[in-house]
Amino acid sequence: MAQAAQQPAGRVTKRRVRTRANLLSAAFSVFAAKGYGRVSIEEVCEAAGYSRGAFYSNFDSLDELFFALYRERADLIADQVAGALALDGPDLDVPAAVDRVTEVLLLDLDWLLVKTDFLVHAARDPVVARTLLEHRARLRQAVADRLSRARGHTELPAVLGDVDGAAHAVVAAYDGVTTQLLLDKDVEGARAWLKQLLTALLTDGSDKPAAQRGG
Amino acid sequence: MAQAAQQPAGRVTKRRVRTRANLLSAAFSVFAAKGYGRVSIEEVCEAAGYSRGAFYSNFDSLDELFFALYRERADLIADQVAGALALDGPDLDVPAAVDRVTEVLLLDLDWLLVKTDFLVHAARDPVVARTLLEHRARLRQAVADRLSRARGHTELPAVLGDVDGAAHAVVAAYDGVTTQLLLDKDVEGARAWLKQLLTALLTDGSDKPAAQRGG
DNA sequence: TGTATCGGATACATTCGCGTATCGAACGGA
DNA sequence: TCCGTTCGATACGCGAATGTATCCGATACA
Repeated sequence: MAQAAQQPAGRVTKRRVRTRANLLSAAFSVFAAKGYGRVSIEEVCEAAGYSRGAFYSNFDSLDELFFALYRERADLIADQVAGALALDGPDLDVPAAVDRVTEVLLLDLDWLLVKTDFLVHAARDPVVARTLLEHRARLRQAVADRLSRARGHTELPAVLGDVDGAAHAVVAAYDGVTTQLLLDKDVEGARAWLKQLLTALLTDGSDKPAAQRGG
Repeated sequence: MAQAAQQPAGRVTKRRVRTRANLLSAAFSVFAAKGYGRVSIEEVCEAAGYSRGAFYSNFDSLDELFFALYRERADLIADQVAGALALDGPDLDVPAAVDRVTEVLLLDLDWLLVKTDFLVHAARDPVVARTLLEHRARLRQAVADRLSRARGHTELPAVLGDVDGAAHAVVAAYDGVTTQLLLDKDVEGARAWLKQLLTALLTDGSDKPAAQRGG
């Protein structure tokens, strides 16, 4: 049992990695469609075109698969965000950066669904929660770094406290908009609204574009 | 079947309402502890001290119970928020109101857990989603009303657009802080942080108290 | 190409939770 | 207090999902 967790240093067959990837990919679709809590191992296997034997050969439990899936995709997103933040030169163009990050963060509704499932999961498992918190902290840190590197160029409103406070606020805004988006499924509206929120949070009230909001 | 949905106008036994209430109460605990997706009808009955017969006599499905449970508690919270908003006189003391509302909204971690489960549920069922959206709209409207009644006394930052925009922002901030709270379980920290966020959103940057944040 | 190993399919036993049908007891009105 | 109604407990059959054990075809390496 548990060939999944650590490879026993044996051969790493090509077939195996392919199968594993297929299972993960199929699981993503199934999770997004039905929700983690309502998915059986059999459903994942069926969607991927394998039998349950393949599953148990690659994972110990559905939880383990879910965890691996989240890790994979979350790292991917984190990279994209980092990329979007790095695009500026030494000077930070806040509105432009906000635009780019917003595009990345609110790209895929399915991912938001799965991510929220994972949140619910983590909220009841301290070990998982710690992982998610570290992930979030890393993202937040990237934002904070970017903001602090640009201090002096653009003035931050002091109401939030330091740069770290501003980063916290950015994440909170993202989470808040996500919640609404999960309900109304209006991706474009959510993007516009997130941009507006982030702008409101990150700039003092000097420039104020009026914008519309989905209801 | 389906005695649950509409009472056939027959007698409304005292025993029945008691049983129903007990089932709902027990379900709340069980849902909070294990998550909606991982709870069986039997578990709820066992926790309430009834057999499955009692359940099926009162509800058609676990979904129906969950829906009723959410409705009950959400209405309760909504009333409390409305009360907290109404406490001021005609003039609105923003910081005081923020304090009161924050206390109410971040009172019970279990409720936040169940609420998030419900969100996940609603995200995949348009009918449920509509209900949740209406609920949120009602809350938001209450905030907007309160804000608009106080316009002129306290100046809102224009970055968010109109009063309605500000109300949207308040809800988003609440949702965002909730997400973090579900992971770190730091209720006091979340309250402080939410107060700070709301203050930052609802006042122009005239007064700026520095505050700490849990990490 | 031969061969030892690996990966996935199949078959099986088992457990768990569901929904229904039936029955006795509690209830409420007269 | 009596009686019809309602409520909830018990018993039953069923289907679904699980985890394991075993087997055969695929794969990598010499």
